[in-house]
Amino acid sequence: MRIATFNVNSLRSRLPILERWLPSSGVDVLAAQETKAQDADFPLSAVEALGYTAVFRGEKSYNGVAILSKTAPDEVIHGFDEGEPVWDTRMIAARFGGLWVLNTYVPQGKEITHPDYQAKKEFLKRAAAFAERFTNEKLLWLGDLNVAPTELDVTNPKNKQDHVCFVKELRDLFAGLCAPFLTDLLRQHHPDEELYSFFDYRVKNALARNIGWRIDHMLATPPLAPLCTACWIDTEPRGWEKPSDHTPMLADFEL
DNA sequence: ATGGTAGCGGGGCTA
Repeated sequence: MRIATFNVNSLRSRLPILERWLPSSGVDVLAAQETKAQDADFPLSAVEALGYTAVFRGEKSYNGVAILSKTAPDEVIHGFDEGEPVWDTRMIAARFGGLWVLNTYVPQGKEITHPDYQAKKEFLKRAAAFAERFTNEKLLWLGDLNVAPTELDVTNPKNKQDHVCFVKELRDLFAGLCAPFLTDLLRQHHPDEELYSFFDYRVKNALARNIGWRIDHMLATPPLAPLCTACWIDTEPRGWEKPSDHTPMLADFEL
């Protein structure tokens, strides 16, 4: 089974990319973030034309998450059921047989002095708590987590110490949440390569110069991590016309 | 140090 995560930065604007990439990708389940469409405007027929069904929740202009799959999930959860906000346009989970896929678009946080940064930390705690309920089951937490976990995960880390995706406090929080039970699948297979999933539009030739961030992740519970046979980032779609600023990450599982 | 681009929606916010 092949699973991918991709922050599309508007699903409707990225249909040409998906139409070019998905058919030959071999992807069975695609977790998308920043779909940027309210549910009535979700391009379901275009997705179905590609051979996928979808579960999704969005809003006008911002956020939005979806799970595309060749076969429909057995169960779907929108948002967190404990506390407020529910964040149902940033969190969607779906079960495929014995596998849970938790897809999140973590708040970016704006600035470390901004209330959104506090919300970001709260979101990460709630997502980890959700995942932890499935510690003894197969669960894959993936998505745009807006955290570069280590100095290997961003170009020029010295200049990023106060950035909301790299500040030490956030990295410590994230590491503490993950360490007890989650495996970083990309690092399991590529422990020390400078691999990035996000290349800012504003940086000239960012992809060619490999100036980016690894902020999209696939994290697996103990029963699932050993079943992952490969994990990689496909930078090709980032180089195509009208790309997202993120590029897909994929993983193969022998379930 | 600053600003750079893109998407949505039709101005300014978000990233």
